[in-house]
Amino acid sequence: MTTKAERTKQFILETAAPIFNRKGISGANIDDVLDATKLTKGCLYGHFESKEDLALQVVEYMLQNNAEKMMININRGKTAKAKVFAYLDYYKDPLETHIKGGCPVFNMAVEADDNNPAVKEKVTEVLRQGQELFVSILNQGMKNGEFTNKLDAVGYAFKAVAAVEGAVVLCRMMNAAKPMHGLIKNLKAELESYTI
Amino acid sequence: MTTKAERTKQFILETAAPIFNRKGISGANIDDVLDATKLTKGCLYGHFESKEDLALQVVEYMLQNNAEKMMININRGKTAKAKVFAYLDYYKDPLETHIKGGCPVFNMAVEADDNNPAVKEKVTEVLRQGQELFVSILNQGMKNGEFTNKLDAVGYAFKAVAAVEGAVVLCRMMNAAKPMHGLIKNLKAELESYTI
DNA sequence: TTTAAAATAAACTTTTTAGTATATTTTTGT
DNA sequence: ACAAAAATATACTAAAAAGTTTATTTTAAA
Repeated sequence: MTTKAERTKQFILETAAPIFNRKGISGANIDDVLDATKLTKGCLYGHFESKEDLALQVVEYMLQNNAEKMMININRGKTAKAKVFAYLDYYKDPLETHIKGGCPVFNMAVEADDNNPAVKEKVTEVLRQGQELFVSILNQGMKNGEFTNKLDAVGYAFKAVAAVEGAVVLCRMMNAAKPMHGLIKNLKAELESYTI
Repeated sequence: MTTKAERTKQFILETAAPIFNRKGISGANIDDVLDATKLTKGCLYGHFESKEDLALQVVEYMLQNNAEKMMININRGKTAKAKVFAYLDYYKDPLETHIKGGCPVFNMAVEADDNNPAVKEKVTEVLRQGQELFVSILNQGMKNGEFTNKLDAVGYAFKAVAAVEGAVVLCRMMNAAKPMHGLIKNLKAELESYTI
């Protein structure tokens, strides 16, 4: 079983995640986290060395949490096409994201770039792996005859990720999910045009 | 002619822009701006009421500056297709953006969402106008016979903007411009498939 | 059930950053 | 050349946020 300390630390990470995701690392402050957790400074600093330490672990938590949820969705799909569709559908509700405040990968990417090398490294690695997975699914689909070999796996994967991530931000600005739904439909249709 | 005060204020805005674009509003601080401008506090606070005031005016400057440069590019295109291509080409160098630190519209969008209603409003308005312009160019192209009326103007415009903005962030994370070049080629090819 | 671990309470210090005040110097436009 | 405007220098105050300390209380695991 997990110890109390481990559970408390996890609770802090889960509670702090939406705060950091919304306000950003430099915008979030320790008192926000204390208010939200109803814990005391002594307790928090018993689990984390500093705000920087907390921030980095919150980022790690968010990225891992995001990847896990994504994987569960993707793995439900049996065909390559179903897996890609599941990836796209993961973004269908940009106003109510899994961790509140938009996509944590993207939010952290924007802030960490030029600013926070440690966080940037984590984000870059997640993006690299995501891209790799996406491409491998498409290649698998070509190998097993789902898609024609006219499909540019790398190009489609990059476009899909960029579009869907960009669309989260645009939709949140416009306070509307419909453009995202149209985009997902469009990306699905494009992939479908390569099915055999 | 402009007065010294006006020139100094403009100089502050121009110098502060990349600082705010890179570090974000909450990450940037007044001393960063003073260091970069080599001005004194007394001088800076003679031109701006507060950090908040400075931040908002920096945002306004960045958005306007961005829109102007974009318009110059677009207006060089004579046909609808050329205008759209010019829009896409504007993003061809994601590692060296017009204002250092990535696309200011997107950077500010990510930070302002959930955080800074005044900035969010400005960003939303810029995005709305940009989208509107893009759609009107495509519609014009359909009216004058450049594109077939199978083209979904709203859908294509949204996808192109989302993809290209998302790609700026992804490319900056990966420290590579090539994926963007592939994306632009792909989006151009898609539009081209609707030419008559 | 008791003892070690975890969390609290509350009052701190420290650091960072924003913002002010004012006398002095420099610059600019007329 | 000179008066007004702009900027400097310097030394502040204020506020916010990070981080520390320690005695006390609560809680959980052996």
